[in-house]
Amino acid sequence: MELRHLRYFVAVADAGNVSRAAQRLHITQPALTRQIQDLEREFASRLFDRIGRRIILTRDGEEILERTRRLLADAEALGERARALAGGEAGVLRIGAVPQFIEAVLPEVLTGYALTFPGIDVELVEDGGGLLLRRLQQGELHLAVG
Amino acid sequence: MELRHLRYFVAVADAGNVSRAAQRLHITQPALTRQIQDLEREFASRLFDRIGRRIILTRDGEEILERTRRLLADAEALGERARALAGGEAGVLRIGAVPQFIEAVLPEVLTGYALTFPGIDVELVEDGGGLLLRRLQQGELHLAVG
DNA sequence: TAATATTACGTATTACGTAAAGATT
DNA sequence: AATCTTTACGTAATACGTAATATTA
Repeated sequence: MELRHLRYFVAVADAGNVSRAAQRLHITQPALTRQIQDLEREFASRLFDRIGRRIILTRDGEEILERTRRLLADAEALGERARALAGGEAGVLRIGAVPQFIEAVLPEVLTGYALTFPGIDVELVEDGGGLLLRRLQQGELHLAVG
Repeated sequence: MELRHLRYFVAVADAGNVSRAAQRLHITQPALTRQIQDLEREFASRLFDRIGRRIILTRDGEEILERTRRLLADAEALGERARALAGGEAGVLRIGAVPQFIEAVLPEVLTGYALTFPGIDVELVEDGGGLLLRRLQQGELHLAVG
């Protein structure tokens, strides 16, 4: 089973017949018929009843269709999420700082930051042992905001 | 994006390197590398950091991985559900009957039925107008239980 | 007869395998 | 040197298109 099979299944169900679905998918009827058959073989289930030249969802097909819609929506969301993370539209900004800095400076900065980039989650890491401070002083680390 | 890409992605993440993942998938390393690259192109995102001959999940990759696991589990569940419906291991048994029959006979029958077939949901339809009864008497309908 | 679905079969896309190169421990 | 990843390229699997058949309104 691949997402293609599921996309085709939904297209046929939405179109009500194979021909129109094939047009929308920009493939031919036989190709689409074959993919639907493959899916039915894998599911060991008739998703559609063939009555004459009509093709109607079976009761099982109706349930599978709803679940399939949800899965495809989730798959779409997964891709969107990945692209958002990559594009910097979403993600986590991790900031390590000494407590004084966290209390004195970060609040106002992050307030504006959060307003500007609503998709970004901010995570603060307190620098209890002073390790970060030391490395900052030694130039091993740099703190950039914005 | 196809499920294959996602399955391969999880396999590489689980194995920790491409070679072992390829062995488990029964394909070769180059083929697997290519599919991972394709997925990264589609996501416009580096899922793994290549450090020398090492391949480690990026922070984005970790998040995508978890979402991908869930999606694949859902996809698996979809297939299982479809096969269960087809095999009669799950589904809905719709019974239409006159009120007297529902009250007098069905309770005990369905109690045993539900115990025997836990995956089946039972739905009762009352026969208010007596239409079902008439059609049963005329032999147009048959009621089978079990 | 017009419209739709299926079957049969050839073609084209693409996933895969093999060979070679690059990179790191 | 050994191990792993990547690139290049030929092969094989398969999704797709074309042609023909079947069925029905």
